Amino acid sequence: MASISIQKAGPVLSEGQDDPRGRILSAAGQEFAEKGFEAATIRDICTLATVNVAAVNYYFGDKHRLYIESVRHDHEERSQQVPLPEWVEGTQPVKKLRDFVGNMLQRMLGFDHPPWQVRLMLREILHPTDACRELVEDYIRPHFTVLCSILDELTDGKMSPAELRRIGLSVVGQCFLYRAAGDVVGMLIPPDEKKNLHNPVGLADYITSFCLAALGKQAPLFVEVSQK
Amino acid sequence: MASISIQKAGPVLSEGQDDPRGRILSAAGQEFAEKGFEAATIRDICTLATVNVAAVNYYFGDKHRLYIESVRHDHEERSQQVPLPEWVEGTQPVKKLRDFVGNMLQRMLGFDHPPWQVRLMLREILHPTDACRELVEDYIRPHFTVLCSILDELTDGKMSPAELRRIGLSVVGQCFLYRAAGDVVGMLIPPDEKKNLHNPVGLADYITSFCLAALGKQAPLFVEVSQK
DNA sequence: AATAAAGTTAAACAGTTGTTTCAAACGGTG
DNA sequence: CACCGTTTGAAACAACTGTTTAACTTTATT
Repeated sequence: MASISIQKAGPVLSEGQDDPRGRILSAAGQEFAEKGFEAATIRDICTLATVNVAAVNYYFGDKHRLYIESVRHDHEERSQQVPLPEWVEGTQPVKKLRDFVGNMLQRMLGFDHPPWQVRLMLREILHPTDACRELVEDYIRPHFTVLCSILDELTDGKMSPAELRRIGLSVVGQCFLYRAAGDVVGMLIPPDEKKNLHNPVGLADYITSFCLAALGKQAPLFVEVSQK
Repeated sequence: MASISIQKAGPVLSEGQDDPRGRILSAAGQEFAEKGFEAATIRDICTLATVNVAAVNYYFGDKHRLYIESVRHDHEERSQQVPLPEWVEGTQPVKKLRDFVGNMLQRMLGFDHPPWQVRLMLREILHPTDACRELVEDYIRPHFTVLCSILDELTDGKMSPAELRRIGLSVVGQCFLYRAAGDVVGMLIPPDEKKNLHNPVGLADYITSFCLAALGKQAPLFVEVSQK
């Protein structure tokens, strides 16, 4: 990525170090995620982005539209950071479910990526604003639909869509708790236990097993998990 | 200066129309729950409580201590609004679990009145502050311990505490999703389905069944719920 | 090179925030 | 009644908020 002499004339999509708009978007994502919409200040965002205070109003109009675009920008970026797994035809639905849960946990707990994108989405989920509907339609619903279709395969098409959705929510809920209430969960269990059991891979295995057992596709838990 | 923690004569615990401190506490709970700590203003709180702006600083010192006391006040109030069920000796653990889940859902979703107390707690769970540790120790941990002991009974003491906690978190997670992400859940499922399936009683039955099936204490779901 | 547009800057704006001040009102006790 | 600490009231405080202005520099076009 050598320095390119071509200068932009219109809106640019890249957010290199030389693109003020991109820097603002990134800084705003961090600040909004950490402090929320009201508590985050334009001045802090601009300081973090090393631009002038007026830049926000110049590029985005006002604070609210900057927020909307921040959410959109972050969840688009996140979408292509952790894409849905693709399975070859004939893949066992059991494996699909396990992959899906692992993928969702990686996206939620994302141990390697900067986690502020997820925090920002979390705020929208908890207390929806204008940006939420778009987030649901573009990001959450497609994922949820995939999950339901996996569950449909798993139960040989014998369950109604409503029941499938309910089971899907059970799966999501178990993952969601660790993401949203992770700090409290950490207070409820011993520290070493958290490391041993509550890591992304271990969790994915457990949650999948829990669900499979409930659906009768696997032996019940308290017979199976008797070992240490 | 004068100590702020003075107990005044007259009705102390009640927050009737004549107790300014109680009115502030109640108004603050609502405002903090709805808008968060930073966005809620002392002026709005005092207007809602029909007291002067200076009253907050007079009774509580500053905004932050008002917040702390609001969280404490609200979760104490909520605790005695919906107390844990008590079972006579010999009650079947299956019934205990069903009762517990129903109780938790009622506490979280509170079907009859807007539970702003819960919203305030939710904020603390999502983004813990100083008030969180007390909330966990006084409110959340006791409930979670009861749940784990029920699960222990249910599995004949054959599971390790760590495994019990993990299963407990699965139960809590399924309830928590509807509380924390209720708006998004409402966007993911048809409106009529929400009324039919996702009400407190129906949910309690379903989540309990899901858990019992996973533990092998009940027939798997997709045989049982073959429906009409 | 001249001119216009785009981008950037520091300073100021009007409004709101949490907090404080100080005087007036209250409610008992001699 | 006068005296007392406690409670309330309206106004003011300094600090900070989002936003705008107007001067300035850079880039692009003619």
